Amino acid sequence: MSRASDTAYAAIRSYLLSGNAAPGSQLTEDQLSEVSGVSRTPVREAVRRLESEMLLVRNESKRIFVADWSRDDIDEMFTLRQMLEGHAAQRAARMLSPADLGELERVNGELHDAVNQAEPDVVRFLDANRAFHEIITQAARSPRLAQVLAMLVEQPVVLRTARQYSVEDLKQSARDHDELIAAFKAGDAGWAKAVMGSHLRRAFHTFADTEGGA
Amino acid sequence: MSRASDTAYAAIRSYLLSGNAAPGSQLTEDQLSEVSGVSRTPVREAVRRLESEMLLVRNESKRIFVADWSRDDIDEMFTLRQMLEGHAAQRAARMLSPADLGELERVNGELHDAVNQAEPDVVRFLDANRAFHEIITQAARSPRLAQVLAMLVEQPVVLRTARQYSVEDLKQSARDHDELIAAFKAGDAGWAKAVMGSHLRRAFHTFADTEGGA
DNA sequence: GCATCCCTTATTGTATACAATTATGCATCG
DNA sequence: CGATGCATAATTGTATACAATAAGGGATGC
Repeated sequence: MSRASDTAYAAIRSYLLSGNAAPGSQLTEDQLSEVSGVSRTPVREAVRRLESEMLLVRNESKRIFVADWSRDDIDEMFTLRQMLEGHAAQRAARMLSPADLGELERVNGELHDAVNQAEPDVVRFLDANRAFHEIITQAARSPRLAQVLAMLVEQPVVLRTARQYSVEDLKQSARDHDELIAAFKAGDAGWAKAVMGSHLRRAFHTFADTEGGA
Repeated sequence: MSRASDTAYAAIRSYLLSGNAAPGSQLTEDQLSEVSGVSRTPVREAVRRLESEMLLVRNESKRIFVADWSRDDIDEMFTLRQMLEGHAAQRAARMLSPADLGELERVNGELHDAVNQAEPDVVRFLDANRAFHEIITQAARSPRLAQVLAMLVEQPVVLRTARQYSVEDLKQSARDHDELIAAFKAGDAGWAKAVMGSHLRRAFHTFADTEGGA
């Protein structure tokens, strides 16, 4: 993270995720250069990355704006994730190493701990959740799949989603992870894929239902 | 295409596709700057794009190399395309406008013309083929899906694949397109998805079988 | 002869100045 | 009063010089 373009990426990203950046509002390279403390050259690289992750968008004349995710956009994103992570889970079920499985169980322990508290620790839950999904993606040994998923699994939405979770939602999510591990242990690719599918689809509905009613 | 970074992208890309660039060989930003006739700044942007399309790769110390696609890489690519374009075809079957359908038939006419000649015109076939798939991708109205597919549908592989095609393979490909149009006219999403799936999977095997035996 | 260290060279990364493009506000004309 | 064109400002795009980092090669010691 020492390179300036990485610094810029991290700074801009966390600025976007902080919620202080109004969706649809314009940003300039100069502003972002100020915010991140590096010159425009690395900022431009960072912006390109964030564009490909769809946290930033450009208008017809190349000006930069904070992306505004509609409900349909989020639906679309979860649909693609369901398809691709379902595939990843399927492959992982066949290729998972014992070490991966151990790591998966460790991370899932973290996740359970975060949930089973008087006041659930959402940040810790999210960290463990991301790590869990990442292990599976990596275990699928498909570099292109991993790259594509990295683009889709962008956190502003995941974050918005998780904030809507009730304690019961969080617990159900943890149970899904338990079941995924069971499917992996059984080496049952179809099972793993199905669980991953319903896991992600439910996540979308949890979000959509709460968001709609709020 | 007037912007320098687009010029650089096109120039480098066509250089990579020309076959003069040995897979695994190193390239420097300076060289690419010479080749494309613009300064390193836009070249760097172009390189980033080509990296994300996996036509270029970097080693651990950020040096740039021509990507070397293994058989497994190509298998993986076609598998992902099958999944994603199958999904696109499914959606397109429900959302395709009459204008889209007309365009699809026009392009498919081109494709048939290219194939039904004494000596099939592979370049024209490829152009029509790309246009055909692109119409379907666009018709699915899923910007993220389109973006992801744009990354995967990279031509060096498609090119290598198409060169292996026998006349009969080309004709079968054209027949697949006919059947896709039929599925669209029937508004049958499942049919469209299935045809797209076998279409792409066969493309892989045509490639794999010939390549392996050559 | 071979390994190791250092100096040199090659290559990528960053900052900055300037060029090109696009937006904005104002004046003028109908 | 509204539209149109023009001058100006704001913003992105490009080139270039310099900085940082990594590779290569040769001398030196063993």
